[in-house]
Amino acid sequence: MELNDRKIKILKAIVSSYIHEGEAIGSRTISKKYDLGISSATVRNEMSDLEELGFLVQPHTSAGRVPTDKAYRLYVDKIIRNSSMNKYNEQIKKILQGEIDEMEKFIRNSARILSQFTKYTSFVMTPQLKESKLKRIQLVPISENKLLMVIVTENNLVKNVILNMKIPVPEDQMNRISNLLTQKLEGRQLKSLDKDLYNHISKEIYSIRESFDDKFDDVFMLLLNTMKQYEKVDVYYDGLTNILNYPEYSNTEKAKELLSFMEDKKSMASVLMDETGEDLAVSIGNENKYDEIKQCSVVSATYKLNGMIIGKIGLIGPTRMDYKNVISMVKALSLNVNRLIEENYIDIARSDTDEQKRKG
Amino acid sequence: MELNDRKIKILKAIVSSYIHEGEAIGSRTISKKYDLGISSATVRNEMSDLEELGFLVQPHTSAGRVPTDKAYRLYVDKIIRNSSMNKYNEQIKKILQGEIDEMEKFIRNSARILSQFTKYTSFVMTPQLKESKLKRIQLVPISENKLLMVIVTENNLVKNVILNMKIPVPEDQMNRISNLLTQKLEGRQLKSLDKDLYNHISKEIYSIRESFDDKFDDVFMLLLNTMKQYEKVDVYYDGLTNILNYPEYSNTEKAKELLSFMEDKKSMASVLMDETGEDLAVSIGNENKYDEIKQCSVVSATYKLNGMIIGKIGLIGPTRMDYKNVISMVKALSLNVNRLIEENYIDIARSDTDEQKRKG
DNA sequence: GTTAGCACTCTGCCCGGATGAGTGCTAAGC
DNA sequence: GCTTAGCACTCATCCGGGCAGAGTGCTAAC
Repeated sequence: MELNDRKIKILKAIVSSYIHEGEAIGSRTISKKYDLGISSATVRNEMSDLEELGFLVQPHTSAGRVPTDKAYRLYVDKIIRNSSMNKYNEQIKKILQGEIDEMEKFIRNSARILSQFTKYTSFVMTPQLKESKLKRIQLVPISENKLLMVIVTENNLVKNVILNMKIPVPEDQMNRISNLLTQKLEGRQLKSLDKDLYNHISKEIYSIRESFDDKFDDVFMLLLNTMKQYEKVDVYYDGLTNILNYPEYSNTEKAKELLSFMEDKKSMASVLMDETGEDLAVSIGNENKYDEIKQCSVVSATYKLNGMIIGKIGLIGPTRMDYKNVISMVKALSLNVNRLIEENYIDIARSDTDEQKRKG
Repeated sequence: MELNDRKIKILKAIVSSYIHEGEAIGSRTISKKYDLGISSATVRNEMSDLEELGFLVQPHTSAGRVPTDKAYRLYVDKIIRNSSMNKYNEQIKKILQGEIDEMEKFIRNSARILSQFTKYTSFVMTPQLKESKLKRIQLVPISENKLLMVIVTENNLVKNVILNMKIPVPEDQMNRISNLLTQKLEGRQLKSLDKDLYNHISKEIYSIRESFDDKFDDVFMLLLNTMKQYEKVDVYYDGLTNILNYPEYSNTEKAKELLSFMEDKKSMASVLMDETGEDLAVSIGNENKYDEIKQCSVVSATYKLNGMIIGKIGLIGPTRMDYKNVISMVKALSLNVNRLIEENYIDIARSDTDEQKRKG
């Protein structure tokens, strides 16, 4: 059996209707509401075929039919190609502008926009920095026994930790250590900061001068500890309660299952990490890895810094999701987010302007 | 009518039963299960009195009776006085230890413990820093046009912002500005950093030297902007889905109402800010300000730094809450949290050790 | 003051019939 | 040969009645 033009038209009508109404749809409704110029009986025959092909299922004998994940997949693939985002682009631009002071807040605001516009639950997987490179380490005195270690990456993301020192560290020694650490570690990926590297660098230093700052070792060890924290990925949601608006989750048990799953950020992170690195990914129902979200679809986009994917932002909702709307929304948002990140967090000073100066 | 001893005993039995079973309780059950040595008929008479006194209500004629908020209040007041926390103290101590690297994570972990132990939803209102005083400001170079401003408070909480400068700032000028800002602003409360102060300090500086660092103004303005962010209070939850376990919220509408309310962190913050500053606060049902949580109770404890309340941590659940358990849990946790904050975030160097040195 | 007994009330549950939406099949029409 | 009208059949949902059970309030006896 072939999936001819008419079948596709009917399928599209069914999917679209089911997305918006949430109820199984029958042949009569299709033939009446969508004027395809054929009677309900004909639609009935076609629907029977579509069921055989695996695009539709009947919840029970006398109910209408409901699209399967396979149907959604077909629908989405057709949509993605020619989805426009003009509808939202301007609005998003306006809202996002002026909220870019702090990276994390900026991204969270973006998530809020997503959930508010779409009425689904939005998520953000926050920066994953293992891959990024160190630019500078600076120790700042706080009090006699405490000092602050500020770690700046090449992407200008900053992390800081308070170090408790057993013995006070005078300010000039602090600067020496800062400079030495920066000098030795600049350009290295955060994930490469491990014991091996530590041993290597220590050896190097002690081979030059017999005795060096006695605090250096301590500070270095604390730096390694801090780096461990970078490995944790965090997930943040907005519009969690939107889920409860959909009849799919009017049953508390179902809602609980999904919400619990999402609350366990590790699982959710693993869902998002598993995806291919495409800019826009749609994962429908059974395509998802975990049972708990096999009745959901996840639409996610990447955000990048210097061309490197540092996080994801997107939406999760029932498979009966308004893909058309959602996809253009996510597309538009991620485009704007990426543009703003480029404009605000990338270090033009080094790469571009220096070049230009030389040329000019 | 008086609330005699027997009435209190019966009331306590009813409250306790209702808390654990979640179902209206009848006279027969009371007289059988809790051996008070009286028949169901007597209990019936007493219950009738208790209803008249406003401690009980009947959902409908042939149902048992259910405690009112007034009954819970009585119950809680009796409990709070002699609640012990021995049961949890040791466990909590063990878990909390070793998670204290970073203030915010530490507090969030504490919230997780709360929700996991109690099966209610826990919350944290994160540090409110308006009242705390500045200790140090340090500018750190990042790239030609960008610099990092690190702001350290007296409580060793750190905040940082990336500043985009129109014109490059050389490192020595940066240090001069850092020192000047620190010198002028040290000991001032964050909330006092406003335009007036700016004008005042500017005048002072320019009266001494005719021209000063031209970047000083820019940096100061950016500092003021940053301070605005401190005014925002954030609320964080753990165990949100626990709510769905209670029959009170088996209805999705109800659940949605509550969850939506909590998701709007502004309202939740305002609930917590409104409370008196007591170390342990219990707010039952109608005692709450907002309609959405008039069927909930909120148990919260403060956490402090240098004796100043900087946040709250606690639990929210149905008024039919296991107060006994919850109160000892929150008490035990907050005690430990406060102890660990004292040990790890307070600047002993200044206040204590200096004293001791002099004495020794 | 306490208790046993009894009539009364009200909810929740189960059951069966009615309703209606939708299907599949068949036979007639273009 | 595809399309369509007609019809029997299926199944979920809704509704009302009847029944069981829990609990009360009242009364009268102890």
